[in-house]
Amino acid sequence: MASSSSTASRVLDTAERLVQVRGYNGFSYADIAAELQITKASLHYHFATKADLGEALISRYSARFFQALAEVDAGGAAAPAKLAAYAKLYADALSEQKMCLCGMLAAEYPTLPLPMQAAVVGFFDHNEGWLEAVLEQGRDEDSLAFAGPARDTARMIVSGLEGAMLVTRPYGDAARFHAAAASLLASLTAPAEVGGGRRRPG
Amino acid sequence: MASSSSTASRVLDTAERLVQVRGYNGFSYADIAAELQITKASLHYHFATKADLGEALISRYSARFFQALAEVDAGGAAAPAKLAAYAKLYADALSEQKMCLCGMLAAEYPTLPLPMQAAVVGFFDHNEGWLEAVLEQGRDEDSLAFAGPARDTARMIVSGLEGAMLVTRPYGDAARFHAAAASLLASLTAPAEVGGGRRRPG
DNA sequence: GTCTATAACGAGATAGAC
DNA sequence: GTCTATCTCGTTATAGAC
Repeated sequence: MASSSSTASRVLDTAERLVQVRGYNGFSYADIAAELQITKASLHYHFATKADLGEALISRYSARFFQALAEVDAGGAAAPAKLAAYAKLYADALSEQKMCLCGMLAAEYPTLPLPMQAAVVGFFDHNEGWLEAVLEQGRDEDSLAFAGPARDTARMIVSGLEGAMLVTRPYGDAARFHAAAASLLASLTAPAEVGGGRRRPG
Repeated sequence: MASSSSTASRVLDTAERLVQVRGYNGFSYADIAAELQITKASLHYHFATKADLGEALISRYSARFFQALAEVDAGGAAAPAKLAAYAKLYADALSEQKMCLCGMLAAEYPTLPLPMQAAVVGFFDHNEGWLEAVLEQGRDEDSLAFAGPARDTARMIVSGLEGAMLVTRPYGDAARFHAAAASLLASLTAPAEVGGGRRRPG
């Protein structure tokens, strides 16, 4: 209780950043040990295998991400504002030169242990479900316009944002991400009549 | 001259697929040697270092990809058809469970040798330039509608397609990619008036 | 151009003392 | 809970014979 955070959580902090920057196949226990100034053997006490560590990473990351989505819902904002908040979650990671954890793991997917693969898919499923609900809200309140099933558009949003992170990072230019994200979300905004009026009076 | 393709090109074929499926940090010379039934030492004769092999991979892949784009241009199609042909280049890779080579390398970007990093950026620059020209053609011929600089929309297209590949692959479901790609390109198609008429008469 | 053999290093992981 | 020491294996790469 003395230290502000347990060793296990500091290990997760470091490993999470390493995966988001370099990928699961791009870091080693030695990297974590060096940064935290403990030995590799100590790491194995907390996470017996690298696969265990990987599972714990996705679990904690997903819980935090889903919590953030729940807080966006609790704000009671209109759908476009919720989408903007969603995009900002991605932008925040990118500002530290990091990919979305699960976006990175999606690239390495065929090389991952099976439990990690399942957890990655679960992350995307939950994201799509949340976006689907937001899109339906937007269609109901007439603040968003899109054709076809909301789920399809939800998938386009996830794809677009993950891809924007992926392609932006080599350029180290956040403006690139923001332009792509803005362009994406703008295509969903209902074409409001000039003057700020609602499209459908009744 | 006896064999239909040199050892070097067969090495490139195998390595290219391995990178597209598993990533640059996810394969080894041993993997290539096993598949081609030659020794690792022989591989080093053709590509002294893994970094050399990586550079050759991007170079050959880019040349082939750019050639495909030039052939799309030579067809003289309208802009929407060109965009559809562009999306199909991505879909073809995905049908073999492969990422775009440079999309994969973008994920691993911080871990790559500097010459590979530069080549990856060059690939995306060229893609954006080609798309920018197609978008301007579409705006001129009134077949596409989008706001802002064509370059920004070009970046959104690259992002959207790379991201769709990234997220689709864990699901092993091509329909997912096609839905995202269609949704993306549909948002750029000029809203034609019912009846097939052109929007601007003069 | 391909081979055998090996070097040199880093990886994930374990045993057992403290 | 952390350490030292070690193991085993895989990795990139080289030397030198054929």
